Amino acid sequence: MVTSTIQRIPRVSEIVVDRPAEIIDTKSKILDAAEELFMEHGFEATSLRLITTAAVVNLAAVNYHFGSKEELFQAVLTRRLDPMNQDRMRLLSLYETATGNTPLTCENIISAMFIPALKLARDHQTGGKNFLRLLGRAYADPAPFIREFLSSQYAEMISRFRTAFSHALPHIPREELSWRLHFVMGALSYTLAGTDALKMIAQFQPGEAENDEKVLRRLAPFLAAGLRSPVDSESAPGSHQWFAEA
Amino acid sequence: MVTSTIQRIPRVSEIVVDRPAEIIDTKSKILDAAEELFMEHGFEATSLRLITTAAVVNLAAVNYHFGSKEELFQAVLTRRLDPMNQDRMRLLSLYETATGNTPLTCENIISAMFIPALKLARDHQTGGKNFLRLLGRAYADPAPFIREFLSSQYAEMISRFRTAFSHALPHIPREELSWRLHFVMGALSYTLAGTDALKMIAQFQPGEAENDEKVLRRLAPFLAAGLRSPVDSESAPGSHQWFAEA
DNA sequence: GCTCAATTTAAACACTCGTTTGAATTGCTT
DNA sequence: AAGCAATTCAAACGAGTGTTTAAATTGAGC
Repeated sequence: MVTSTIQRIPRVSEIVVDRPAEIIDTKSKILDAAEELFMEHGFEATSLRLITTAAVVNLAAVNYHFGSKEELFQAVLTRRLDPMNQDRMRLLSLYETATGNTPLTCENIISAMFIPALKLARDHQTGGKNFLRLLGRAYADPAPFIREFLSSQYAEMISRFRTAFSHALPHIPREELSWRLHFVMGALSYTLAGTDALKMIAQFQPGEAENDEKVLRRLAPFLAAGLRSPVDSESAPGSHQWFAEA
Repeated sequence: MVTSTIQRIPRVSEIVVDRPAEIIDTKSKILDAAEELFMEHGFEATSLRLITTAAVVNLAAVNYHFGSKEELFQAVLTRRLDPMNQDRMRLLSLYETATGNTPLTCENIISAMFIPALKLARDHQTGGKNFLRLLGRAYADPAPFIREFLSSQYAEMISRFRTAFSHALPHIPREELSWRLHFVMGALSYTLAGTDALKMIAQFQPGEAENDEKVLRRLAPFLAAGLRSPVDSESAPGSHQWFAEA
């Protein structure tokens, strides 16, 4: 978004000052290259030599600036994940204060979750779209240090949204709601991972050119309907209406 | 399974013959160990030495019996995935012939997808539960050979179910339905992956002892509601009711 | 211009990896 | 008992891994 105040033609000196652009410090060069390569090949299959070569940086620079490969990976994640989750909580608080005493709707809460993700999906300049795919893959990575890192990064945000959902959907038991929130996070991360293979599976026509933003606009109503669906009172094992054996 | 005809006390030579039970061929020992270790550590991080040591088998046995590590991984997947998808299609056909001309309900189709997965989740003896987790992780693996393998393995089944859903939900556009099916597959695989970290995030109480079967019983109605949700006619960019910027 | 801390560099370290090889062993057939 | 194909085995190969080290280079402050 370009603010409307910039309308006059700027002087040359201003342009030069405002456009260093070529000079990027080593740390950022490493983060950018790592973000793209981790997304493309995964954590284990991406070597530090591949990253430092792509970043045009010495091999030892990673250990000097980040300590280890694992810490580099965490730095790649936290660089965008932390601001995104902060945005989510800030947006949720904004909705809550705006509505006053009346509880938020399901749509409000989902919007608060999705809009910050959308902001990254729209971000063509930086590697925002790359990051969303990387994040989706990190969710499914078995490495313990990744799991623990994500768990700590998400703890506060999930807690806030769990409370919000429980107020918006008071008729749904707390335990059931935990699972539904789990499903929402899962579908979101899986969709953001955007694996090409599964898109092939679903036989999407070429030329449709779905972008991440359009996909999220489809996903949100889908998940909202699931969240609001009536709870299944049938809980006796073996007699469930859905899963009667054929 | 011991047949009921064996009632008399057998001679020693017969016992030796009738009770091989301990003797499992090398190929199966490798597959069993690989299934568990791939699930636990992922493909890249699991070495052949780890697998062959756990299987109490020589290191070279993997390359002798399977050709390569990648082919071993595919063998681990196809051993259970192929029968499961065959079951799914068989069950779908069974429902279709049973209902005759009347179209299937959404619940029928989802049942056909979930019951074969449930069968594996119930399977405590074999590594069925391990396999479901492994499968969920394979979905998110960036390795091209995994993506192409899964794509080919799922192509036929997805095609069948896409058609079934399009008949059950004729009012939903084909393109929208493709995405919703994508979401269903995503939520299913993500849930089956069953990452401990995200369960920690959602703050599940200890002692609830949710098993995979109970989780799938919660997931199915959630997804059915999403599938049936009315299509959002609003498609003009920037004016979406949900995502108006705050 | 010198100093000193921050950064970059090339080289090496100590492993682990998947795969291959050729000899030993096994188990069935003649 | 001999022959033979299938399988198992120990050992090694070459390549690639993350990390460390110590010297070289850079750049700002006195």
